[in-house]
Amino acid sequence: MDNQILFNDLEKIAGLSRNEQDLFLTYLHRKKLRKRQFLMEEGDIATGIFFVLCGLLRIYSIDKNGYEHILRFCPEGNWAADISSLYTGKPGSLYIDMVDAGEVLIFLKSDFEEAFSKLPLLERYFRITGQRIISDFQERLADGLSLSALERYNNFCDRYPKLIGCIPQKYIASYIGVTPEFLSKLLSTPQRKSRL
Amino acid sequence: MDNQILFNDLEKIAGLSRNEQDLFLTYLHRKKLRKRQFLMEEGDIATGIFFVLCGLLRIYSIDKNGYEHILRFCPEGNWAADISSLYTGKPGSLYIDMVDAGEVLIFLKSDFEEAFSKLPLLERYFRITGQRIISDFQERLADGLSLSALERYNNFCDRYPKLIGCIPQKYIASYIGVTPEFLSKLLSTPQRKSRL
DNA sequence: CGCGACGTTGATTTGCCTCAACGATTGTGG
DNA sequence: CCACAATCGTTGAGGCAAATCAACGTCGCG
Repeated sequence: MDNQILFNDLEKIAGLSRNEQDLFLTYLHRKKLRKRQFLMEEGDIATGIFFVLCGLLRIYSIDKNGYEHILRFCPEGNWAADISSLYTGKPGSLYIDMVDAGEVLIFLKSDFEEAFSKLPLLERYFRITGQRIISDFQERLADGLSLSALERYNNFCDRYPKLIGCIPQKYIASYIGVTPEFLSKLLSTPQRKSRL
Repeated sequence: MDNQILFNDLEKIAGLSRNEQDLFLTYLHRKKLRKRQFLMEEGDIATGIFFVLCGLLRIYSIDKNGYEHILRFCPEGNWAADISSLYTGKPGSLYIDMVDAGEVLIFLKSDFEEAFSKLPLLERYFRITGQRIISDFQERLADGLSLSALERYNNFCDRYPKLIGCIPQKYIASYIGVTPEFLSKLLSTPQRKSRL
């Protein structure tokens, strides 16, 4: 059972017992996804949050000129959501989809109250999971404000070494905030990793 | 007592009773701060988190060229921390200081365990507070990737109208990710608010 | 008063974007 | 099995947003 990824996390972060893990599982819905299948699109109201069992999830927005901007990659073992829509109950502005085929667990908002009350440790689990995400965003934001495109690219490679070969280069460009054309030019001139 | 700001938040978000609020208060330390006084500097290990009672807090990093990049403004009623250092226990890379004189409550990491176990609702309170921060960061990140400097400035004005007159303009420049010189030029040409 | 912080303005440079064209690859339907 | 379209990366010419560097005026403050 590949729920083990989640179980380990629940145990390690918040100390949920085996029984509690199983109980939590009863609130989750498993869903297989094809390549490029959406979990959410702009205008949708978030109904839950997603745990990636396998595959790679992508959270992004589309600007007024039609360009995609990837806010976060969520490889297996991560939670993903349009938190702002979830929190406000209003239509969101984000897209969430699978890069390649994969599988997620869905934790529906409508089950939150009951699950949290029966499993108080979940509060802690998601508090700490949220902290991790904040600290990621914080670092990403700082990088965006202070580093050049090439440095951001190198950072990306350091942080997500597994993704390098297996996602389209334009996704990386979108993530680090440059056009695909420009990233291509960056990589063709062999000044990489020469910095400091 | 201006702890009321915190009490209201605790009550509204997680439903803490009056007694619980008072108990939580016993874990907090009040501290007055002068203008530009630091709560944390790069290299420090985070020992706790800060609730702003009055004044304005600033979380920022300094890049290798010595330029400041403001990641977050925390007006009164907000929590601030170098979460990454707090989480890992390692030296952080951020600075946190007061823009003008103010006052904070400090919740020490060493008190976390006891406070959370005596006040389980705190888990929920901080889970939800964290979600808010994530959703702010998410929006900020999306703005940074897709908007022009002028649009980001206008966004800033919309989101923090109270700050406009009373903080140095260069802080705003740092927050939206441009040089002070360039922001000055933006504002001198009267194309503001003309878009959409 | 004179110093330092801040905002402004101008000249110049540059990092990155835009647009357009092209080859390589993949997938798809006939 | 082969045309065809679609997607992706690449390359080049040109343009623009924003940075850099420097000088200057203003203000608050020791």
